[in-house]
Amino acid sequence: MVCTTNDLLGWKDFPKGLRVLLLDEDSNSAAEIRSKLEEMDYIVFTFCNENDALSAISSKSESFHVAIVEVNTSNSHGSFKFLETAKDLPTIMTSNMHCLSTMMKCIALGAVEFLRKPLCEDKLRNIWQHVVHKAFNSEGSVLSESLKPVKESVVSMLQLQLENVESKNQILVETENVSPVRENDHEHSSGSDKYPAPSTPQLKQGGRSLDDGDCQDQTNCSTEKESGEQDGESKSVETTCGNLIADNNVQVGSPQRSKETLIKEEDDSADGSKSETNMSPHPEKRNSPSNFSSAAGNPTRADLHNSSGTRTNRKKIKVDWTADLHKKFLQAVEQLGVDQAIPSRILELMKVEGLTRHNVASHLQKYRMHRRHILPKEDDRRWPHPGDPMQRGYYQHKPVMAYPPYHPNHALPTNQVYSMWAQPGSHPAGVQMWGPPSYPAWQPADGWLWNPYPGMHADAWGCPVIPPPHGPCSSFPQSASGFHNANAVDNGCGMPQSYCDHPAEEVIDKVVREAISKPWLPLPLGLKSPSTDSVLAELSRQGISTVPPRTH
DNA sequence: GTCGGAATAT
DNA sequence: CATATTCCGA
Repeated sequence: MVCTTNDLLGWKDFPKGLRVLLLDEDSNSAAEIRSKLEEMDYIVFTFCNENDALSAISSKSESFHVAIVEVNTSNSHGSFKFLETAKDLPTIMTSNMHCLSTMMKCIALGAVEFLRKPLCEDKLRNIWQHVVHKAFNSEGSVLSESLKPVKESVVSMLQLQLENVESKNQILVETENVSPVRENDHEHSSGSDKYPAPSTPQLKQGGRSLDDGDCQDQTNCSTEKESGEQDGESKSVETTCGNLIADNNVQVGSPQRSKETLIKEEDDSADGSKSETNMSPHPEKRNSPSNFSSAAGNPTRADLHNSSGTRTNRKKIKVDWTADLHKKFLQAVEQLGVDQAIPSRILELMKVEGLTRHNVASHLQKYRMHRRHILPKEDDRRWPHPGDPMQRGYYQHKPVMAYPPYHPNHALPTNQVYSMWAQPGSHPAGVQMWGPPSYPAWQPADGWLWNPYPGMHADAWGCPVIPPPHGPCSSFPQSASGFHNANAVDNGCGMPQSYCDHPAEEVIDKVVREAISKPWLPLPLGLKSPSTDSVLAELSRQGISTVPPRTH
């Protein structure tokens, strides 16, 4: 209703189309601001008095995402009134005045930001951040209808893990210094440009404000990479973050969180507390702050002057290839195509902070070993040719940014994979996630469910998603069908109906085994061989869901 | 010097 | 075992 998948997809250029309520008595000023906002494809509704604006809000007919309200000496009352009344709406105050007390009052009344005029484009461009922030923080309480899509959109994006690694060191908010800061700002009357746009309510860990609370402990301590060689070392692989966020949103299947991406730091000094075992029997509790604080946690100042610690502190940290990490790895590999899956690129695609090329190389080595094991000999045929210049790569060099463009191809898989690692309790600490607890017969024997087909989503082969009876993924409407689709992907109509509707295990087993063990053969599903994976790539790029409905 | 990849070490 | 480190050829 409020926000379907299509809606989300439709809002892929997210900030655009943001509905901005502009309240400014000065028509010239209003026009100016308006035009700037419109240049960035925001939709602006201008009002010159608070009553009109408020009634527009209450009339439901229009929903706004954010408000920009001008305050001046003569009408400050009206501005405040608006501010107090429209609490649901993230409201940015703006003024020519430099009055600290006014600014303070605005903030106190709930303004999300105070911007001094003139409002340059830089300042206006990022106002959407307030919208997102609000959408997240409103959690249980008031989340106005207009913000829901925003939130879901963001959640969705975060689930894609397109950038979860992005947010690092928590901004040091020094809240208590607010006033001094403002005051200073006060001084540089013209230099205001130095601060870039809105002071951005850092989406930071995204979930932070919710219940995970101590997510920040994952933030790495890259700030102190004293001994040069460290750089790779001070790792905190925080793939968890994205998921935490996901978890936080009740929407998302709560049950699952099988990732414990921890980098266990093996402190030579052996602080005893073998963090490695920290997993405890309750995986879902695993993210307890204590773990992180001891392991990947940021040493902060405390550790800096820790005299005793010999600072060997973070030395050899072992990368724990959790389901999450592994999933990223797989995605990267599949995206690159087997031929091009080399450590550096994989690393790049995984975008996991702290992970080194060596780590990846090592894992890749294992990957290949297992894979080779599956395909005893033949894989030489379709493998390597080292110099192969042929790139079908739609290797997207995706810049890391706070809100990257939507990539549909990541959407479904992510969700699916996500749902599949469910069963938090079922694999305690050491159990390999790819040796899933309860897979039916069609799983390759050795448990390494690597995806032999570059163009194909590993989720189909590599990560069987068995929709639990009522399971964790139930909240994703498409996940169930997605599962089938994933298997039947691209085949158009190759599969017997029974496959989808009543999966006969023998059939599945046979098909899968054959496909896996003989990749050089035409796929039984009617798939083209990997040589046409550009096609597959395209399909997958569009999301598995585009596959024909399971009945045909 | 880089890198990827295999061998070897932990 | 899984991962890290080392070694070696390109």
